[in-house]
Amino acid sequence: MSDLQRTHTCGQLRKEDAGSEVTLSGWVDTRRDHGGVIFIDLRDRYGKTQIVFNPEHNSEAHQQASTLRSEYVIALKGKVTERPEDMVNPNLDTGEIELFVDKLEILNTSETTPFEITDDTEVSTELRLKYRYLDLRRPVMQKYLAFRHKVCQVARQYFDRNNFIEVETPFLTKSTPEGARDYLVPSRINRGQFYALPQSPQLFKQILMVSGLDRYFQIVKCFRDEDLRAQRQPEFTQLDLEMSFVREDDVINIIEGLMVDIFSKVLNKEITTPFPRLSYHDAMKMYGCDAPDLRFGMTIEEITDIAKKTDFKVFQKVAESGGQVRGINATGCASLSRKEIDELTTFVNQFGAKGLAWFKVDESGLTSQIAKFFTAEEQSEIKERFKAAPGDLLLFVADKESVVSQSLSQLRLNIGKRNGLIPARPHSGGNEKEFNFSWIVDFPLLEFNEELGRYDSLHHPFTSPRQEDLQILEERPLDVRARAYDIVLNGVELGGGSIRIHRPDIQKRIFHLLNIDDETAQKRFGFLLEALKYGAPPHGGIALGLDRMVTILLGLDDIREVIAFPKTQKATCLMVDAPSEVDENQLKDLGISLRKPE
RNA sequence: GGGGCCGUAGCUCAAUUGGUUAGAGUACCAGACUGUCGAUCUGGAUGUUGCGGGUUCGAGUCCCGUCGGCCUCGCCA
Repeated sequence: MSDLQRTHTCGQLRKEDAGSEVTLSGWVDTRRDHGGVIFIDLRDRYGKTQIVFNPEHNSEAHQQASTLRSEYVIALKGKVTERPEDMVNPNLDTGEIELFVDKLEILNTSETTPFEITDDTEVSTELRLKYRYLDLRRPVMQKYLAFRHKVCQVARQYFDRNNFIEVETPFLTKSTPEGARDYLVPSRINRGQFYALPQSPQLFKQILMVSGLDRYFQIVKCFRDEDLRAQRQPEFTQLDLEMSFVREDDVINIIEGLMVDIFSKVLNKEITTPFPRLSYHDAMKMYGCDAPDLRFGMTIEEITDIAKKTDFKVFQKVAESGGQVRGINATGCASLSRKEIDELTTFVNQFGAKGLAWFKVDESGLTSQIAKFFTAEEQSEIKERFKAAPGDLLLFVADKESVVSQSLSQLRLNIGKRNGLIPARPHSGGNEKEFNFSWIVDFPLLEFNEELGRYDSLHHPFTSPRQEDLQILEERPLDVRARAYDIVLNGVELGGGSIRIHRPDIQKRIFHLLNIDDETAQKRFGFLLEALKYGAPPHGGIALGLDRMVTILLGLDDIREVIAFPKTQKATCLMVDAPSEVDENQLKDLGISLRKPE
């Protein structure tokens, strides 16, 4: 190890330290060689300090300094000196001082890095992930990781204050084929058998309630073997909790309190509670999705009734065959060109919409290629319904409900961005961040899976139906409401939870509805059904996507920015090159032989 | 599994309808320079145009395949 042991960090020294002898260590950030005097910005996690090598101060150090290059790791001892007033750098916390070097030690050299270690360079994701250790050297990345750490610390303290106990649950556990695809781990000791990595600790936390833990939380990795998105990684972190003897409001209150705490302690911001609540039904009706962005209006309106009366065949046919016609008012968008509207049409095509009908609103009424199919009354009825004013553009999708909802929900966001209704990201020069929380409640318990011709849980099979809906469980299952709730932030589902079923008879009825027979239920969830027999308390909980939450709080849009070592879209790690092939011997131990792809 | 965008110097990108020796900025290297902080000035080096095949007199450019990255639909109880 070096003779020089640091006494301060690179973000620490101030005017008051002038005159003292200090030792600093860190990376060479930039080098400015004036021949006579050489300046180095020395960087570590805490900041940067300007280092001065002046031949008149110490010629030996100055000579050594000419060999320094970017990312060399050095230690140096010297004298803190106050900078003359006109040489202060206001962009640096340490900008009022600089360090005149007496002794320099090069702890390590560095090859030229594949990209520059600065906050503002644009480098491909591929390179950043391959050289993640260099990427993480960028101050902004360290800021993100520290921010995430702080969120976790605040959460831990909050839960501790509120009597929650952090309990670790197993990673090597049991496959549950419902839901997402499992990551499987072969067992060597039990040949031919597999563990699964948990998609969430759902059943364990319920079991902990049966155990009487009363309040559990965990910040825990979960694994889902599904295709990736900017908002979705195969391994991600949940802030998971479960509580006994609670109703919906108790869980909601705990989470609102947590959010208040995080905002005040991490962002130094006040937020007001309670968060508004919106029923699933209303969310779908007004926004076309169950995680609406409530930072702006532009709600969806339905005109199926008008559509039925018109001479416009497309509308008519859809309206009469059980579909619906709904639309949004893209306020002020009448100026969009034909080409731009065509682009919007292509945009909704990807959600299954066959087309996009539109009207431009002007002083005289509605104009478009299809306006002639609508009588004056129908036109004014439509105008009325959308409170349309001259300059507006009305956009319609006619199809089955799911297609209409999804298309319009996405179209609404698209127009919202176009019209500047969604605030710009702060790092892209935007202004104050806006955070809009809401709860979506009154979810249906089940949905009908057309593909498989059966009912699926909307949430998961352990969600409790409402007590008063139990009597119609078998007769009108789609009308049964769940005791579930989702928390939404700026149009992103942050998390969801529910009051669980705590009685084995009801749990069995749900399994039956889901077409899971006794034998299968026993095989997969027998331990839960068994546990529920022994005095399981009423309980409920929630899980929040930590990666998503941190991403949004930082005003970013890619969760990879807040994950130290994320995967690519093909679920690989470019840095360690995982997944990879394994030795034949390892497979032999596991009793596995690979089937060659055809 | 489907659709789309992309791959050119270490990095970020350019290169007319297919046309001669593939350029710029930056980084890098060398020299100059005692107050810079995106240092400056002068000079220099840098390419299997992801890979394989095809079309063509001629391919960075067109076609097929393949690998990789990104976005997206499906999927994600």
